[in-house]
Amino acid sequence: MSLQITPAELEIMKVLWKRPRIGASEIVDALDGEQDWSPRTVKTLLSRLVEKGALETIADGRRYLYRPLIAKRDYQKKEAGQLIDKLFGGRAAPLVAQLADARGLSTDDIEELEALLGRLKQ
Amino acid sequence: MSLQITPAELEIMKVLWKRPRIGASEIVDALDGEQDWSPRTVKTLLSRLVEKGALETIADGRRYLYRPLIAKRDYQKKEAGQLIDKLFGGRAAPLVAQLADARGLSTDDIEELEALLGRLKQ
DNA sequence: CGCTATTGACCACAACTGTAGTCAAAAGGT
DNA sequence: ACCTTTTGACTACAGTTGTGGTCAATAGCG
Repeated sequence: MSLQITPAELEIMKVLWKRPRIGASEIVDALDGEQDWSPRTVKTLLSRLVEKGALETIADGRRYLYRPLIAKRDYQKKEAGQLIDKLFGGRAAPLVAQLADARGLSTDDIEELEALLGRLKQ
Repeated sequence: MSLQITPAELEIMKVLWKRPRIGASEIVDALDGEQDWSPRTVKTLLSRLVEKGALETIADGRRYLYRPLIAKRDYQKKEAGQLIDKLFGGRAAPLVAQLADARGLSTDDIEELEALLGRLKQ
């Protein structure tokens, strides 16, 4: 199951990762200001995500609540892994180097990374 | 110019980043074993990349040589930046944490990253 | 010198994506 | 008990992507 989530669909997933078990209208509201989509569009994206197995529906009277079936963390991992495989020869270090170059790491970032590396080394 | 390069097109770009200024048949050869594409498919991808401004053609008798107009490094930067904006709230550290979790960083990776961080801290 | 193979130009076509419309059932207001 | 609104099901439709075919010019082989 490759479970391809498109960019538009991802916006829906992000809303549901923050607030699982909400209905379509709440999602439309949550996206207001973010995306300029008609409620129809949101509904289509929801249907496609259900079809793909990324969401499940929970009957709630005359409507559905939606709940993510894949965790944000897992999705992040998959995407990060795909990127380094695709473009960085499978190595993380060059990716970080590019990020540092592209947008600069803040002092906080650097400290956080050092702490992370310290933990990994033990 | 958003310059959207699709996954299939990226395979072509990767060949040309390694060996700029080669013709379509060399690209087909270079992809042999990697991708199972007919020469027609490769040609279509090349045309699309030229159309998109990612490659330029250099006349060479009855055929073209192709040369990248965007650098691998720039593309890597853009993709890495897009990923962290899209999924990691624009911060690099969480991405690295996910990578460490997803596939484990090798001792070499860790050392390389520490050296990198050391340089950034100067 | 004529034939086959290469090459670019153009075309095809289904699946996937973004974006949304129509329709009918149901649910709640008055 | 109606009318309006919400919601899900189904449909639409153009643009992109993956994959490759046709055709005509040309260029090297024999």
